[in-house]
Amino acid sequence: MPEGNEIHRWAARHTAAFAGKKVRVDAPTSSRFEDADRLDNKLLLNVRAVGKHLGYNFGKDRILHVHLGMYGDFTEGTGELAPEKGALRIRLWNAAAVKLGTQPGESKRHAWYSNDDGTGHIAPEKVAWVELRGPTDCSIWTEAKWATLLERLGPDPLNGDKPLRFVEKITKRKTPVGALMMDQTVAAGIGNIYRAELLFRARLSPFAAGSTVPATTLAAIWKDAIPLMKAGMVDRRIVTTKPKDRPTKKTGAPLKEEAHYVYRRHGKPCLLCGTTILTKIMAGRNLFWCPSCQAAENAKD
DNA sequence: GCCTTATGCTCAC
DNA sequence: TGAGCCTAAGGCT
Repeated sequence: MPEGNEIHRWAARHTAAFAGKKVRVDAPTSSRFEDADRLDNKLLLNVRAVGKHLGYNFGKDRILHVHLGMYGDFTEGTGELAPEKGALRIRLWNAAAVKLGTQPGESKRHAWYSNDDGTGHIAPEKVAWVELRGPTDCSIWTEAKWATLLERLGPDPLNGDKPLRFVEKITKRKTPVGALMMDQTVAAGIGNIYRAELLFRARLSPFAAGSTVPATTLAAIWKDAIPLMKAGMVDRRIVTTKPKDRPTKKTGAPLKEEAHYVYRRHGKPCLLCGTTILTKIMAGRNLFWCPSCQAAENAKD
């Protein structure tokens, strides 16, 4: 269940593991991915990421497009290939690093990040195989189709894009800013956690019409998003609270219950003012906000 | 075990 | 606006 931070993280790891190498690709015949043969044993040139989309570039107008959707995820490992356990699993592996025909390896989901101390972490260049399950899309795209995607998506904080288009797209609309933040044509890669947390950190009401939000506030949100999302790439964990705002004042990796200001904290007191955090569906997803810190009147013209 | 929920998105109405 | 996609985890009983 990824936002842009995880997608870019996978792109970086899979680049380190597979780019410039001959990659084996397979998928069960029962899966929806029929084209594994077109990529199997081909040289992977590079891996792209934009917003929540991944593109594995095999050259010759063959880009394996992966979108994880709500449920998709990767498992990764070293050495022996994990056994297939379901119909929809698609596997990529380094032709040179993985020996087949040995005892099946054990697929330990997320073994490399199971503890905050990094126990079990696999250095990206040591990854020999990845297994993909449950993606919304896994299909071979042409460069033209990828270009269409880039045209549609808004700027991506993790791709060095400037905030100008983000600011313009929001200030032109009367739609609540909390809904616009989820729109991938406004900003690519921001999802439900970052929406809630970025708005809180800016003390901005999610209900403020886009046109009423000062450009300086939006530019500040963009500037805030970049390091926050980069941090989420490192440890695959979204942390948005500042140590001084945590009840324990703990620095470094925070407790689970003090990693966010508002996301999934409805019914609990605001970490800053004690007001009860509220929730409501906006843009089809559960929005969380502090009605006091993010009062509508905070949004100035 | 069962039920709910989830960092996403598309399509039909 | 709601259903559907599809998978796993967590909180219950």
